[in-house]
Amino acid sequence: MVRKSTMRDVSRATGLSMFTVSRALSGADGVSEESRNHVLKAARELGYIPNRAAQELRRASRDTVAVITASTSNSYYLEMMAGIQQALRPSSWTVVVGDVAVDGAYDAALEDRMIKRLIESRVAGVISTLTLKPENMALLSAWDIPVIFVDSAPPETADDFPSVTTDNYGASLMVGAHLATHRFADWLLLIYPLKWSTRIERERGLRDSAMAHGARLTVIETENDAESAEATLAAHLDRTGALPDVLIAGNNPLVLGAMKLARARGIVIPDQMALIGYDEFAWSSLVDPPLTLLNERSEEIGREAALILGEIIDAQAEAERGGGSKAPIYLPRHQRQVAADLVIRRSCGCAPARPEQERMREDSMTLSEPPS
Amino acid sequence: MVRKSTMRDVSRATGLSMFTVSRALSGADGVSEESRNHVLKAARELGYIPNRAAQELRRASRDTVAVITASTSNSYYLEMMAGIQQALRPSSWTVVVGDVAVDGAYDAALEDRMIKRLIESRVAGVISTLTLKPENMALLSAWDIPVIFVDSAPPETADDFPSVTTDNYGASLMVGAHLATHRFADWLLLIYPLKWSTRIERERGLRDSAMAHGARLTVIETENDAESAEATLAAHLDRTGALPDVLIAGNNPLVLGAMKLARARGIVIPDQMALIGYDEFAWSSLVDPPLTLLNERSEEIGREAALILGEIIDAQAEAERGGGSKAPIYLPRHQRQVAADLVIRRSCGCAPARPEQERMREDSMTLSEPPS
DNA sequence: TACCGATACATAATCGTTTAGGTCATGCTC
DNA sequence: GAGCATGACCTAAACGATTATGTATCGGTA
Repeated sequence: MVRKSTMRDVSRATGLSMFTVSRALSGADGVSEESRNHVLKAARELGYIPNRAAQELRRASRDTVAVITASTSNSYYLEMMAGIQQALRPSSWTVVVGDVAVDGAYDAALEDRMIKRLIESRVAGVISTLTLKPENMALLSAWDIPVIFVDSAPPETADDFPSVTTDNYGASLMVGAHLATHRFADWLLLIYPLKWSTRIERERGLRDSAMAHGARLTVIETENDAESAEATLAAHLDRTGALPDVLIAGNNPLVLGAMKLARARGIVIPDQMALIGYDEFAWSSLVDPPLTLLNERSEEIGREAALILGEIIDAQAEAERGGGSKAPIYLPRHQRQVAADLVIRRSCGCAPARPEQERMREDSMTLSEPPS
Repeated sequence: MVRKSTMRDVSRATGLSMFTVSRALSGADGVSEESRNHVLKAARELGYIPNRAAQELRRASRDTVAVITASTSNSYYLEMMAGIQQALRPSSWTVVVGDVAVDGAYDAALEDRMIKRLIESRVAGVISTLTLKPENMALLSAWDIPVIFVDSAPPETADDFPSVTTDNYGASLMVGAHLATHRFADWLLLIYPLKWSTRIERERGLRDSAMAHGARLTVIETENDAESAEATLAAHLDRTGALPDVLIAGNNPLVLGAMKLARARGIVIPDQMALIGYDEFAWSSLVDPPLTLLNERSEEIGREAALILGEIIDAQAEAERGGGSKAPIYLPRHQRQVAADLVIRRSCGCAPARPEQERMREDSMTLSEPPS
């Protein structure tokens, strides 16, 4: 029969003090082997499970890190989480995920609530997939909670904050260079709002690239989900009455929206309009046509970010023990960029590169970024 | 300048007692309007944010529910989470997600750790997407934590526990009936391990259906991820040396594995082998060929489960206030089944049902389940 | 013998809230 | 003008762990 009990119950059952029970259970020394075994046995029999609230209250211990995101439907999110978990699992951190989107759309009020919520829990650190509002950054700083941005920029008011991002500018240059080989002259970029700050570099790279190759770039903005993307694109095409040579979709949900519209209107890709996207995902080689995409290495980004955050937290704890300031210390090496690959398939207009049978076995070739 | 402070700071700043501050902040009565405003103002200025650990310790308040899952890469998971969030958001619950898989594979030791972890946090309730081990069920019961299963069966030792599942048996009958219209004689079911208990009903329905329609059903088991599925299927095909008339893939990752293998081997779907899967997902109509799938209504399942759990927790709190037992009470109406739809596209061998242009606009037809 | 250090344990303060059980005016009733 | 309810507030005891500080015992040493 399993029961529930507190530490006091264990103390009473063994006739030992709370002090001894606590030390025995935590594995600290100052307890004889005999007492320890006695305590462990009693704890097991009584079904003792510590009360986390009490532990957290007493030690100022913070062993939870939070991930803030606004687009769980974007497939890169799952990979990134896998990377984070991987990096954090060995050191027994707990990871909580805070979604600041309502029905897929970012919600500012929800961001405020989430930040308060995380401070209430006194989390040890925050990994954010989007640029946070300055007032929320101020709050986190006031409570000495370190923050790292993944695939998003720190707000301008805090540009020394750590971050791990894809080299989005370089990635866009790669895209542009590839488009140039196809001699496309009319490029259309379908992109999400500035709230997701990767947009800036992605757009800039494409702009510079278009300029360099003498192409014309048009940019249209849409909300960050497939339905909006489809509608926005439809409206744009209706307005202009003509198809661009190539459509560049800013991320995974936007590619989905674009493909759906193409289907609905019978637009043949790549013959009538080429398509190229950001964010590799599981089904990308199986859709019709197979998609040419940038591969973002989300897992690596997540892992890197988690490791850096861990380092910052450790240094912070160290400094605090030494009686120093509690504020986290951010160093230049805490800002990293990860290169992306271009995975070339069919949607950009490239023909199968090899005989059918072989292409099928390994149907993507990667073009790694030139050293910068 | 934002600062941090405790309730005691607010108390001192206002000259009011902790009692009054607490009541003022929580909105309870027994505080004059004047004092309340005074407190609120001071709290804002001082940057007061409550300490959750202290709150949770003091009130035995439990306002967190946990979702246990082992396959976040399965797309139905995201939809289900959306449903859960939707149902829980209005009542300000906090949702935490516990993943008991390591690199995609279920891990029993991780389940044990996760349950302990949840009890440590004294969560108010658990929503589990997989059948839990009997000893963990016993633990949760000992601590009076209600559990509801979504798209998975309660363990046999606790078959009165609440659950919301797809009517998997009925769904499989629908699949079987459709296969019969194609006059397929040789069916191959590729399915995940029994740990995910939906397998039982899915397999049983298909077996009964094959029997009824005079078809031959072969079942092969694989680990629950795309890579394993591809390898297992490859090995099976090598062994038998022949293709079945139709391959039924037990869920989303398994369909992915099957599609990849077909591509690699140049197997043309549906001409050489038809394919049918469970779990609708965003890209299903855009892959080549568009996939015939069961649509599970994951969001509805998630929402239902969250609502039922909320009801059980409320009743529990009510009973406790009345001085009654703390054990949650499970009623027959807490067990529900949700019907699934069959979405017919091309992979089963069905031809486009309408002229090309129109098919594109709405390229799926649904076949709703017959009343049972 | 007197003293010391180590070991094993206990006592009690502490973390930051909530809340049961008071006190003390104030105003109303008869 | 005594009795009493009411509102606004306070004091202090929880909640369940961790840990600084204290104490008893014992073997060894000078």
